This record gives sequence, structure tokens and C-alpha cells, in this order.
Amino acid sequence: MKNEFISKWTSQVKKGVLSFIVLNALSKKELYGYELIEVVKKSTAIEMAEGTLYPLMNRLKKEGLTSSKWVEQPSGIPRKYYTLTQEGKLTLQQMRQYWAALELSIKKITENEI
Amino acid sequence: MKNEFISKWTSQVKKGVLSFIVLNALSKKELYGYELIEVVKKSTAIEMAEGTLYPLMNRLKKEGLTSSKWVEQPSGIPRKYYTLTQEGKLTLQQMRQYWAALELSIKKITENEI
DNA sequence: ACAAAACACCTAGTATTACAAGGTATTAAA
DNA sequence: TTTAATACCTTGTAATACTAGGTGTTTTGT
Repeated sequence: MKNEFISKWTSQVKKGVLSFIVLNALSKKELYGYELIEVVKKSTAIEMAEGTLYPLMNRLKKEGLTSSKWVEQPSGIPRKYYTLTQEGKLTLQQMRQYWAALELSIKKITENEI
Repeated sequence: MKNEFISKWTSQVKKGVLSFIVLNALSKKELYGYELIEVVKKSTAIEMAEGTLYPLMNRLKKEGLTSSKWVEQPSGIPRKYYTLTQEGKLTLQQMRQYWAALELSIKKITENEI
């Protein structure tokens, strides 16, 4: 199988979607980076590479949508936990509105035919 | 208003989504470029710039998902009509499957909280 | 005891694509 | 007669997912 076009396409679809997914995940509880990848993989069947996540988390923080704190572990490497800021929550609400409209649009244009 | 982050985000979300929308539109009937912009604007409330559409149509054709033909007009500039190829139809079906899964994933991760 | 896998963070470089801002040319409306 | 609408196009820029690397610790398997 493995349609070359499709795999490029799914990668493009993820642009933007991943930040939406991450913010949604963080709206439920604070998470650290590595954990986020696991959560996304398990609850959405979407693969997110580490090389995607960490730069993304830096952007979200720089934009003021999240804040982070280091948490030492009794054993092992310290974890960097992320939380939604107030601005992050507001932005997430706007994103959800846009997404709902987009879903509807695509539902409409998808119906019938092929 | 005008959240800077949101407008950048919506632009990113469109990457990939626009090709999906265009292929869906073409699955109903053949259309020419300028018409596609109108159709998308009217039926989905999604803005697509000309500078986005024409390069996109070239990519889709190069990938073998569409074919095109020039149609002279009784008056005015000739129109370039696009049609889905067989491969285009197959690819579109795969895209629809992926999209359905994505919708579900996001629905799941969106539910509750903020 | 030792190797491999899993955990947990990170960066640099590449490919892709939406968009802004331009361009050409024709026809209809003001 | 000048503006808007129709219809095609291109160039350059910004943003982001991914590949492929890197560091170091802890747990699991043999």
C-alpha cells in the first residue's frame, strides 16, 4: 500500500492540528512532554514525533499559551510540566469554535458523490 | 480583537485541508479554478486566496489526482476545467477515512474540561 | 552482570504549503 | 472612461512536521 501522497498529506494536516490537540490535552490536566506524546498516541491514534513536540511546546510557551515548571523526580530525569495559562484557555476556546465550523464545512462538502 | 496566534493557526490548519476540500468539490462536478474559489467560499466559509489555489491545482495535477482541459468561452478568457482522475478518487477515499478518524480523535480529546 | 529498551529532555536541517503581493488580459458595470 | 469583476499566473516569505541526530538515567531481559 503506502500511498506517498497520503503520507505527505497527513503530515500537512497535522500542521496546526497538533497544537490544537496538545492544548486540549493540557486543558484536562497538566502533563510533561514525554507524557503528552503517550497521551496523544493512546487517545487519538495520531503519531507525534519528539522532534515535533518539543519545538511545539517552546512555541506555545513563547506565545504565552502555556507555562512550565521543572519537577524533580525521586529517581530519574526531571520532568517539565506544562499548564494552560488564562490566555491559553481563551485561545483554545477560539480554536474550538473554528474547528467546529471547519468540521461542518467539510461535512457539507464531503456529502454525496465521488 | 484579531488574535494574532489564531490567524496564524487557521492558516496552518488549512495546509492539507484545502487540498481535501478541493478534491471533494471536484468529486461532485468539474470546475475551473476561479469557480473553485467561489464554491469553496460560498459552501464552506473558508477563504482561499488565488495565490493558494493555482499552485495547489498544479500540484494536484502533477500528482496525477486531477486532469485539466482548456475550454474556450464565447466571450472572455478561456477557463481551465479540472476533473478527478481514477487515482484522485481513490486518494480522496483514503483522505476521507483519515479525516473521519481525525474528527473522532479530536472529538474525544476535546470533550469536557477547559 | 551486561545489553537493550524505555524514559526524558533537546537541536539542526529539510520539505512543504498558505499567503501576500505582484503580474497579464478581457468584459461588464458605474 | 475608469473601476470592478472575471480568469489565469508567479515569486518570495513564514511557519511547522519530520528526520536524524544528540545527552543522560532507569528498568527490563537474558
